Amino acid sequence: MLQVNEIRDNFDRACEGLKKRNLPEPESLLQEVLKLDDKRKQTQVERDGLQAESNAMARQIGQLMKEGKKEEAEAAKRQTAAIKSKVKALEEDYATCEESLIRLLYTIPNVPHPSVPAGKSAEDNEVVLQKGTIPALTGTQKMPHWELIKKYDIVDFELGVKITGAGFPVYKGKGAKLQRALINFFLDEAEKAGYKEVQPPILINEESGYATGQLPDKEGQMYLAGADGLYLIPTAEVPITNMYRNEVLSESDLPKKNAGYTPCFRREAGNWGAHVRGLNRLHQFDKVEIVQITHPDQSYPSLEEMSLHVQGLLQKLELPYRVLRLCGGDMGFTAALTYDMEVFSAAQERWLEVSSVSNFETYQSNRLKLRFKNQDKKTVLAHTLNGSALALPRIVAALLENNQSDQGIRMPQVLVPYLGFEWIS
RNA sequence: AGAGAGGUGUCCGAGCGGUCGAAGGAGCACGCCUGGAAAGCGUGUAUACCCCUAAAGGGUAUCGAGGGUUCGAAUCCCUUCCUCUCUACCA
Repeated sequence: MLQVNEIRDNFDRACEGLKKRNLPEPESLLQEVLKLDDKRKQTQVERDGLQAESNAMARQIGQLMKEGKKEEAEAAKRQTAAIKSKVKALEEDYATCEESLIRLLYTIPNVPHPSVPAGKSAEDNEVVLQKGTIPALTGTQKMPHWELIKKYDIVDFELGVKITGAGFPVYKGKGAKLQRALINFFLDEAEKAGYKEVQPPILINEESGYATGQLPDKEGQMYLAGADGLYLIPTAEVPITNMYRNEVLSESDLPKKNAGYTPCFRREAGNWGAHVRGLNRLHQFDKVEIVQITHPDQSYPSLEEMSLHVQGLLQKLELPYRVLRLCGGDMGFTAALTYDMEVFSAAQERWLEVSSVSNFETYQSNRLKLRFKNQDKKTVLAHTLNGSALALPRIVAALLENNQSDQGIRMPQVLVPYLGFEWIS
C-alpha cells in the first residue's frame, strides 16, 4: 500500500510512475486519495476535540462525586448525552473515511522505479542480458520434457490426477531424487550467500495475505482451507516476509536475509492452455525463496545482489538464461522493479520464467508495519525484496530437454554429489 | 478436544470502576560521585494519528484483539486469539 504522505510530497513523480502501468488517470485517483485523507484528518480534529470535552466532563463528574455534590453531578450527567451522541457519530464518520481510504489505496499498485520501461505486455519487457549456449537438438533427441518424463518414468501426471487432480504430478525414482537434489543445492547456495534458512508454515491467515499484498487482489489464486479460514501459500514470500510483520528492527539488524524451501500452491484459475503442458504450469510446485529486509538506501544494491545470486545458480546448472527488466504493464501489483530470469527450454524452443526478483520498497512494509529505528532514533519503514532461487518445475523441464541424448539425460556436475548419479537413462 | 489459570510498558510485576500512560523493581541513557570501575545519588526512559509549530506546547487513542455497559473501564459483561497446568488424543 502506498504511503499517503509520499503521494502528497511526490505527487508528480507518483503520477508519472503509475502512467507506466497504464493506469488511465492516476492524477484524479491520487487526488481522491489526498481528498479522503484530508477529510479523515478534519474528522479526526473534530472528533478528538469533542472527545476531549467529554473526557473533561467525566473528570468533573468524578470530582463532584468525590466532594459529595450529588445533585450537581447528576445534573452534569444529563448534559453529557448530547455530546456523547455527537462523538459517536464522528467516530463512525472517521471509521468510514479511514476504511474508504484504505480500500482505495488497496486498488493502487506500487509506483514503478524510474528505470522501469513503459509498456503494455510481456513483449515490452527489456532484455538486460543473455548468457549460456543454447543446445542444438535434432531429430529423436529433441523430445519435449512431457515425453521425456514418460520415457524415463520420472514424473507421473496421471497418478497425480487420480490422487488429487490435474497439475499435481507425482515425482518418481530419479525424478523425485532430482527434486530433492535441487532443493538442497538451492538451500546450500543460499546459505553460502548469507541467507538464514527457515521453514515457515505453508498455511497462512488472512492478515498475512493482506500484509504482503496477495489479498485482496489475488484472492482467487489461492487455495482456501475454508473450515479454518486459512490459505495455502502461493509462495514462501508470504510466510517469510510476514515473520517481520509489526516489528521494529534496529538499523544494525539490517539487512535481514532469509531463505526457505516450501511447496507452493496456485489455483491458476482460467490460466490453462496448450502452452502450459507438462511442468510448465502446476497447481503445486516446489520453490526456494530468498527474502531480504533492507535499509531503504540499500534495497537497490540488494536487488542486484539477488539477481546475481540467481544468475549464479543458473550458470552452475549450465542452463542458458536471460534476464528481463519487466515493463510497467507486466510487473506485479506490489513491485517497484522486477527482474525475471528465464531459461531456454531447447525442445519447446521457449524461454521459461524460473525466477522473479523484486524490490517492493515500502509497499509491503507499509501494510506489514515493518519498520526499523534509524540512527536518529526515528522509526521508518524498511524495504522488502524477494526472489525465487529457484522454482523447480521449469528448471527440471529445461534440464531434461537441454541435456537429452541417445545415452539418456546428463545431469549438471554440481548436482551429481546431491543426486548420486549422473545420468537419467 | 475437555477442565482450570492467565495475557499490563524493554523485562519482572502491582493495580480489579474515577485524578492510571499506568505504583514498585530491573534494565537502558545521561549527569554527579571516583585515579578508574562498582556501589550510591539524581534525571530521563512507549507507540500511532492529529492540532499548533521556529521551538515549546497540546489533543485523541492504545494495559492480547474486537465489541458492549457506564458521565467515566487496565479494572465489569460478551466475542475472539494466544500462553500455561491437568486430562484425553496423536506424527
